Amino acid sequence: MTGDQQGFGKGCHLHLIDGSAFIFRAYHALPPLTRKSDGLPIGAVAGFCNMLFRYVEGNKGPDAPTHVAVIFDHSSKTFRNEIYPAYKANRPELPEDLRPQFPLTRDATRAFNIACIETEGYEADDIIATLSCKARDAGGRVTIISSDKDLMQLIGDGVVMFDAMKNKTIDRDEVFEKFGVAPERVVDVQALAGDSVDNVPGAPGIGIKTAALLITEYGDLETLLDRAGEIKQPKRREALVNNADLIRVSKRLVQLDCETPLDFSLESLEVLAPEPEVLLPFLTEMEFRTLTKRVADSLKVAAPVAQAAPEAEVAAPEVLPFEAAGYEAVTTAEALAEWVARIRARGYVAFDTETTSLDEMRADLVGISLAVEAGRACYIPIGHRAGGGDLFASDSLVEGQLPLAEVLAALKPVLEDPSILKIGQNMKYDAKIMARLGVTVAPIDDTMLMSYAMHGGLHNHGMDELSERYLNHRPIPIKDLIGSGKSAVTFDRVAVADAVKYAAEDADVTLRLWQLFKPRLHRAQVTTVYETLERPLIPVLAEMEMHGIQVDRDTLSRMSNAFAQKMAGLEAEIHELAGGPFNVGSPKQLGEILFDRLGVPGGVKGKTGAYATGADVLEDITTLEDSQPQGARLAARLLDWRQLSKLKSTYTDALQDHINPETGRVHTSYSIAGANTGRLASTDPNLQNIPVRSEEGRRIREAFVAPEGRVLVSLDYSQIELRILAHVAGIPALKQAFEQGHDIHAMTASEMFNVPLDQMTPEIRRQAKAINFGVIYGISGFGLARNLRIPRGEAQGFIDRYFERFPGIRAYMDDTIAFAKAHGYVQTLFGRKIHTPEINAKGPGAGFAKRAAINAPIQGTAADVIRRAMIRMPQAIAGLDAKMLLQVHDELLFEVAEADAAALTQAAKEVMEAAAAPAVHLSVPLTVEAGQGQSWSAAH
DNA sequence: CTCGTCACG
DNA sequence: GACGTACGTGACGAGT
Repeated sequence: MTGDQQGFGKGCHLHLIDGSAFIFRAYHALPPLTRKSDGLPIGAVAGFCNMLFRYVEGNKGPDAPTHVAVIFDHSSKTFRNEIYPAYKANRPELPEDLRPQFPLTRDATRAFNIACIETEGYEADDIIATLSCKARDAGGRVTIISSDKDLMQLIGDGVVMFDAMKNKTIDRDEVFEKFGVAPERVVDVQALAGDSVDNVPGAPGIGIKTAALLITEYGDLETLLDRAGEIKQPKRREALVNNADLIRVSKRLVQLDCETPLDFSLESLEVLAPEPEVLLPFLTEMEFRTLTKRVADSLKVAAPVAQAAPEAEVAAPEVLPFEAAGYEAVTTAEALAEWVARIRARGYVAFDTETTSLDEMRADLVGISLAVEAGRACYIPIGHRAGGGDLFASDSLVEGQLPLAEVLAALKPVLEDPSILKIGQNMKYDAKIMARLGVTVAPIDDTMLMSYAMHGGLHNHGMDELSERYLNHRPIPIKDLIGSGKSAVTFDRVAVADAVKYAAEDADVTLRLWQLFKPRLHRAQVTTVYETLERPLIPVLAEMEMHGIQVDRDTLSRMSNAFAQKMAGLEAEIHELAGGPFNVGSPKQLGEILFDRLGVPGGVKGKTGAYATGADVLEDITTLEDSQPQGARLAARLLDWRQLSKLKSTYTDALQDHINPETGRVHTSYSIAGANTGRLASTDPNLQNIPVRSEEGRRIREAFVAPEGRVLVSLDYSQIELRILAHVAGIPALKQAFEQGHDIHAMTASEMFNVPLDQMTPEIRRQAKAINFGVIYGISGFGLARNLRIPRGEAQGFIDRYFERFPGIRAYMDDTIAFAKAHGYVQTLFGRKIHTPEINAKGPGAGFAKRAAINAPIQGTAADVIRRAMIRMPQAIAGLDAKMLLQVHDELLFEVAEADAAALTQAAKEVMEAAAAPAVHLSVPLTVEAGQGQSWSAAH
């Protein structure tokens, strides 16, 4: 549109891309990829190229830019360091695998035929500022592609920002929302508020909110500083009066330079189409196969043939397209025999089942899909039934399917053959389905768990997500076949032709993921984790889940009725107190009644505009007996009602529905790859959160029972996370206390408060206990204060004293955060990696990430320990009439014949206490406490 | 389908 | 008195 235009001027639209932001985002969004041929770190370059390509593709419309440039930081030393040496001084070191990628991102930019700009001694932000001023003055429009708040000062007439991550334009309104002032005054606010990330000092105690207030009141920074003496609040006044010079320096630090020298003209930034003969060779050299192909498609030229990679087989899945033509239905004995032969010849097979339910204990097999090479897969329909719900929908099987017995007879030898590897995505599911048909699937690999071992913390590990991420392919959604919500049908009602496309594709995707992941496991150094902590858990958990636990329906039912009665009474009382009926279960209605109608003070509205009415809020209200007797009583009744409501709806009612009609027992399902830290998660139902803390709730455990002649045995690790903390942080006093079997919380209290153990009070011990737990969670003064309901300053004092007394804890925390910042992950003692992609983010996200990073190695190591115990357990108790039923993070629950109870307790205890060895030698002992009884309540 | 709430370690 | 804050989960009912 500007081909006939000579200079840069009216009608032109300049895009300025913040290159560094692209690089860092790319680096943290992707796993640490390396170039296959020589191991060169390439992840950031790959992400950068993908982003540039997406940018180019996305900017072809009517509002396309006429000019564009990517701007980079040249070096970390700039004129700002002369003004203030500490500027950006506390920036963490660059990850070592990132720096060598910087020159490649410049090459990539040029390869896309986009101007690539950097200037010695200036930050990218200054060049962006200079260019955008020039372009605007010339009458053009400017879009800055970045979300960096430091650039927001440039926004104004003709200049906007665009946050490519959120796909959102940032204009004056957004700036006002963020800084409370117009873009012209942003530097004034930043100068006052400072910036801890860039080490801009600002005025102590003044944040953005206060700064915006002051600037709005006084007009601008200079006026404010001149008249600072008039400020009423003494702290603010002093902060400004005493730091005027520092604030002026801060302003020079945040003020972008619009006069950086440029050795090129705006015209030279004209948008040019990428030249295939430049771009494609670059991408090929980087060995970005998928991107090369996509770019070639977009440029409508043939993709260059990649250099023969040493691992040609691994390269295959990324190149082959997904096509239904490669998928077939197997409906004859001959075809099935052929597939069996193919599997035997290959030595491995991707395997997937289709069933009528997500609940493996109720699901019926509908079909099986297999794949032995990328792009070629089959589906064996077995249990498809006629009709989609019409009047004549019969239960009769669709014609032309092989009988189940025949399919099993042909496949069982393969599925059980120790020389043939069976590959699945979430194999526990398929293994359970097959186990119920008498087939033990082994040996196995599981792509979900491979991904979990490599990418834990980066993303989830469901097949659709993995396929999109790593194969650039979006599989057919199951919704397309069975619908969703109320109108959903079961898979057996899906037409065979449709099922073939869907199911064969799943096996195909699984196989390709495996081909991709298998060699990467090793490079990511998580093979041991996968092979010792993930994969062997599959049969162990499958066994536990299938066995289930006996739950007494009558007990639950009686409790439900009792709860219902009590709730009805409370409800009447609550309505009386409220002055009318309302939905007691609605936090919204409750908040309005408490704070608006009854006038209880202190109502706080959350971001959705509703009052917070959580238990802590209601508890505070119950103490207002003098000023708000009605509100206090209402809050007290409500707390009681809520407790009963929770117990009834989530436990006594819902658990009854989970009793399997065939087995009469409750079968949970554990997700191995659900929790980031390595913990298991229990679903449908969740048996890891059965009440125990309150007396009323604990009675629910009376319904979990052992059958006649058997007992439940519960074994739980004592203080396992604190012991691990004592080990990893190397705290002699804690270790000694554990070795001598002392009360760890009392010991901590004694050390901290200088109280002899024999004079310990429960209150002091309680505080020390809260601090001990706080440390594991990445303690903060605020959090501890809220937990203990003490003033913040006091809580901070506790923490300071704790760190003073146990300096190793501080060091552990600092080291862990530094490690996470440098590597993007933290590790358990057993080598499990937990990625922390947010750790280098700005804003409040970083705080979360830091605390999670501190907690993850501790919680994760404990999770690894009990996993190891569980994996060894079947062997250890093989001779006993005993079954492991449940895991609750630090507890294992067994059902055992009365005669074997003592032997089981001893054997299982030994396994648990020795579970860390030999891989890790803990410098603290692990101890296990045991209990037994007819019910879980009695065993605990 | 998201939010607030609350059950567990 | 910058922000918002203990870590990790799953299930429920209400309200959009």
